[in-house]
Amino acid sequence: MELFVSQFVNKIDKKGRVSLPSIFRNALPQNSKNEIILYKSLKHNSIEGCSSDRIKDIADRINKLDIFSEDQDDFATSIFSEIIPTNIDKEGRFLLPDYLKTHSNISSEVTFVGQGHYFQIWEPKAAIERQKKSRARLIKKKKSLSSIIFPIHRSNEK
Amino acid sequence: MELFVSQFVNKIDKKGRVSLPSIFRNALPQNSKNEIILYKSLKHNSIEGCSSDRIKDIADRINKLDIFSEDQDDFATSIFSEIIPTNIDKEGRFLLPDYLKTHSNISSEVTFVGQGHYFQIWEPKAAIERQKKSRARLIKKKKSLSSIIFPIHRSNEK
DNA sequence: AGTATACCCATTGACGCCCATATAATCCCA
DNA sequence: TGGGATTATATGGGCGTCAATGGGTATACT
Repeated sequence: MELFVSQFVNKIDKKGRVSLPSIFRNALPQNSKNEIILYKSLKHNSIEGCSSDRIKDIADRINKLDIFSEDQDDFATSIFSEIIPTNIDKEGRFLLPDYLKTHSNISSEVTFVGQGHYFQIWEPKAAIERQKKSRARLIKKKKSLSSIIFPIHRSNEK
Repeated sequence: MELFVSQFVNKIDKKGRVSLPSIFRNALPQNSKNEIILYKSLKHNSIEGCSSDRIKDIADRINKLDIFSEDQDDFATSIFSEIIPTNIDKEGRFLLPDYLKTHSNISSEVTFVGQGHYFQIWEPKAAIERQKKSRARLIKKKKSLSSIIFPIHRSNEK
């Protein structure tokens, strides 16, 4: 499966449309190339987006939680009640709902941020801020990072 | 797998293109000879690059982390958003994005430095500086390093 | 009707693809 | 083994295609 990677700044036009970056469109699964799911980030003042396939994945994981647990309830509420399925037009654009723009202080431009299986949509300045912090954190965590990037056994590579 | 070794200075043309050294191209895996991944070095004002296969390995490990964990989020942000997949044209050239050039003070020329499984791209003067310092440090640490780099039996090497 | 959304067409600039050339490396044969 | 011939590599530049963007109009929904 393709991943959402890299970063792009795109403009919002008068009608509220914005282009999903080309390589993000290509990262969508074949069967749903003209639909994305949007929702408020649980952690930041930003929007998150993904394919509908991924939502199904997450649904499966939530179902595996104890049905009477608070977590199950919280996830179900905060995720499923607030997701917005959104169509992509033939030019690769979609409508950014006003209340999501408000939530993330977006006005005329947005930064798309690849996150692997999903992506984020930020107000550009906020995106830069966030990136700085995240990079600093990453450098601090270098130790744990290296176990991800340089796993123990590379010798069996061809 | 082939390794990225040795060092080369190449020019950046008016369009921002630069040739990936021939032996680096040959070091790329067969299935992805026309794509490399670029990202800012975490340690230096330089760029690093590798094959997309290598990134896929790393991505797999990140995606195995718990989807709701802090680490997953940090890694996803710091890595997926900061890598730049880049195509190599038929002449073996690729585009060096402006913001990477700025990050590493690159203007008209770059030095490619082989680092084994990945390579670095430096502003040529900075590359020389770096090499001097690195060499000096190495000589200081020689004793402890030599046991790692030169284990007891070397006789069976070609 | 009035608002919102989808579809269609147009424009611009960036990028990929192609062809060309010079220099360097390699080959090959006398 | 030397030196011309051939190939590969780095570099330059033209041009078509595609992505991002803008805007007009039809259609739908209330």
